[in-house]
Amino acid sequence: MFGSPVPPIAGMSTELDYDPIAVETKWQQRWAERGTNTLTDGQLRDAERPFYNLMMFPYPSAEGLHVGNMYAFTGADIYGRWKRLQGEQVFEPIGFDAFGIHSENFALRMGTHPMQLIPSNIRNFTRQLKRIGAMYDWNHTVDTTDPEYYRWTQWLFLQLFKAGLAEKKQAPVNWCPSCKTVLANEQVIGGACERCGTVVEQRTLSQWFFRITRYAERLLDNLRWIDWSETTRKAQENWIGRSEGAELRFTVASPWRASAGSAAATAVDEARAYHASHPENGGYEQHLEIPVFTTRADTIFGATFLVLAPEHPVVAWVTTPERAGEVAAYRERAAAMDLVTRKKTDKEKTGVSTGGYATNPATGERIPIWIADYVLMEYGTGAIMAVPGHDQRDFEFARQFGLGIRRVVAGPGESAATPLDEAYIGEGTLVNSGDFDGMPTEQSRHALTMWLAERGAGEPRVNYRLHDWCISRQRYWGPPIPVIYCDACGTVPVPESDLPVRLPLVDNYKPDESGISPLARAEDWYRVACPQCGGPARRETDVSDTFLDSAWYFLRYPSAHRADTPFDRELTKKWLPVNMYIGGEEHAVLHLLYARFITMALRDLGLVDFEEPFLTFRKHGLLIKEGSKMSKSRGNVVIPDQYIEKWGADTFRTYLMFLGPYQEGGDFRDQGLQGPYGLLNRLWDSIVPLDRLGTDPAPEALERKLHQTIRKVTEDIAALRYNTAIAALMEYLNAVREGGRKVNRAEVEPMVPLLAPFAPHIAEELWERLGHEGGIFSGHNWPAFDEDKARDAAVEVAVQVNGKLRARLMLPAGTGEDVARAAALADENVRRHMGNLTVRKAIYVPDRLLNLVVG
RNA sequence: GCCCGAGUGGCGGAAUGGCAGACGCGGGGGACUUAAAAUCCCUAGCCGGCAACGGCGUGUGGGUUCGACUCCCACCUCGGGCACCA
Repeated sequence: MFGSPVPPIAGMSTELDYDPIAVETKWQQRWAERGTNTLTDGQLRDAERPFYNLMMFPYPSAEGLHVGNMYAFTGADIYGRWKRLQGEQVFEPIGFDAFGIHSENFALRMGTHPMQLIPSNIRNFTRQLKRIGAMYDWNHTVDTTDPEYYRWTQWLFLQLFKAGLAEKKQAPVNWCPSCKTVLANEQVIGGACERCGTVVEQRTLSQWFFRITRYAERLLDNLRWIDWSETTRKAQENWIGRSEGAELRFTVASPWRASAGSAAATAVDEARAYHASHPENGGYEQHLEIPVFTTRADTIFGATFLVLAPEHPVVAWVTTPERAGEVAAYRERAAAMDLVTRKKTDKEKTGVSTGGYATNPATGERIPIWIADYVLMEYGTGAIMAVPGHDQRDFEFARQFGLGIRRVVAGPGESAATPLDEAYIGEGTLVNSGDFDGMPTEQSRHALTMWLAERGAGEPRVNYRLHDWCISRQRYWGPPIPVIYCDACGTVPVPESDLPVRLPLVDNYKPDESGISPLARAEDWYRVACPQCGGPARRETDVSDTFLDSAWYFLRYPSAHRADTPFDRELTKKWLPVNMYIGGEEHAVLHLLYARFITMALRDLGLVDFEEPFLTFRKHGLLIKEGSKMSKSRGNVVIPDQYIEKWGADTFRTYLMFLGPYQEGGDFRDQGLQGPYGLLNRLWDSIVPLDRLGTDPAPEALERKLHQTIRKVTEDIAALRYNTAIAALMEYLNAVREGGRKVNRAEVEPMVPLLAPFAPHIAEELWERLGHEGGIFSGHNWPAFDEDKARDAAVEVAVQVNGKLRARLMLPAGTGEDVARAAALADENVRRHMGNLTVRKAIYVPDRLLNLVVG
């Protein structure tokens, strides 16, 4: 029956049982030997169908590869393998984002120096990554802690510096008292440190910033055309936070002048500084204008007071001597408050009057100036015009302190005299607004702005929530910011020829409370000669944010070997922008925003030819375990190794993709692995031993199902619907093996490439056993489907009577309504439900459904 | 409070406005086996019925439609993001 055993061919496997570990070990070795997954620099240069398939590179933690990493990587790898089976030349690199607070904190906890710990983590991570069966190009990896990498990170800083996009400025910044460093706005989640969860303090420090705000408009506009997951786009849109309104200026009616030598000398200094940065206001001591940002210029007639943020530089200037004590006390209290408490919205409004007055440019009235912590220095101008009638916060404040409330908008059914129990936020028509009475609010916003503009009291303005990117970190484990401070020459960039500025080996790298970087302890490192004048100078001792390392790594991969340039012009042109980028949603406003900004800046500097780095981005979902979030404290974190040992990487990969829609995540259950294992095992069993395979052509019904399956798997993978693609393969194999029938080669052979993206090792093995040479991924081996062959000859048509299912009829595909109707009316059950009623109307969806409406 | 998602069998999850529950796990029964694994067959939303079949059923309430898991309105619950943003 089985024929005579085939004599073993040299190098061919003859094992009859599916042994995942043996198969996987064998193929991983072969891939490495053959260089299956690596591109030579020549291939990179000459590729005709380049496809850059990118996944967010990992931070190599000491805990090792987490199943979350593997989930992300596998989903991305499947896409890359699929593209490759379609004949594209796929570049799929991997690297390590190994600088940063997270690594450093871990090293501190372990008591091991990061310069020792990180390389060992990377080795361990690499070992794990090699087992998951991804087609990484191990010839083109990056490690952000390698001086040959970070020299270019520093180079990047210098390019931005030269372009005026990097500036050092004194600014209120987020300080994490636990990590003992400043954080970018994007790294503060709900007022707490993204890394450690500690409530963040506010400090005023001099820090390096990248002027990402200059790109706010373009970062926002491009979101309209880049092909990104909708949720990610939305997150960026919200983060950038564009709002259209006006800047309006209120003249201080009674500027109080500090007498020389008084305690208010600082106040005068602050006011001078304020004027220096607002030359448009005219000179100091001429008059003083306080600009406010508002989206509701239509309510200007209702602005009955001004509120400044406690930190606002003109506070001391407008405060009268009688109020100075209370104002100072309030400012101190506000400064001492942590951000979470300060930004709580449910607490009672607090504030104090400065005693100063300003003039409402619309009404000419004198209105009091207050300070309150509900006004934030970091948004808008740090000052607001308070319109208690039409802003709930201002309303509460006015109630609290007995300030005037005036209605200037009448909603539907309201008049100028309708009392206000709470702020009326909605639209309506203007009242109590002079000549503008009766004008609809939407229209009056512009009209009033223009009216005020004519009188020099304001102009239209767009405001963004986005802040400049603070990149200074008072930590050790990062690339030193390549700047030297010289008493004579000031801030001097390190000459490019002196890069990299190596991170020195410092034994005591622990951060401290002072806000001064650990590198400041390495005196023989930071004392240098000024590159300009040769005089004594000192290096910047802060390092840069990890997110700078990862903001350009995708540019480095193709040029990973190049010592002369960060990214080769021609290679970059060929391979970028990235064709497909897959990663986690948690980086929507961090990495993804920064990478876009850096790319735009490089484009403006003429260094790359595109301004969006990732044409297509897809976020993957999150895995949970047995219904609850995976976390170390719950002890339910899945470590891939043990599963790979038990089931093999192919089963594990396939299961991860099967357990739910990739872009939404899913629930990991140990029991679930059995299903995908069964698929692989049954496919193996259907093909091995080869001489048991039939050589007949597939019966028509199976051939049809095969073509339907090819179509479905192709479409589903393209849309990252991996779970349903796998389900289709299972369904097809069930049909092939139904009733234990003898399987023909023509029925199962095409399944091998269809399964290959998910389970590449077993696919290679079966492909080889089927007699193919050179490996399944060596060329265009993805099967094509034939629409004609995929078409069903007979279809089941549902018959409804008044919308309820009463029969199912097998009819030839393409049956016309008349024939279908006749068949339906011949059905006994249909007739029974119709009784003696007549058909009033029939809805016929060919090949699907016939609904008879009777009455 | 605002902005996104999502609520479907015992469970994970499928369904261009057209047969709800594909596929898988788990369960029950059976075949093969000394036995187990693997494999195969049958069964399986809930209620009633021996069955044919009927009724009910996609978080809740309404609406649009011949027909709604799918579209619209209101609400509830869960997850995520933002949050005194002027």
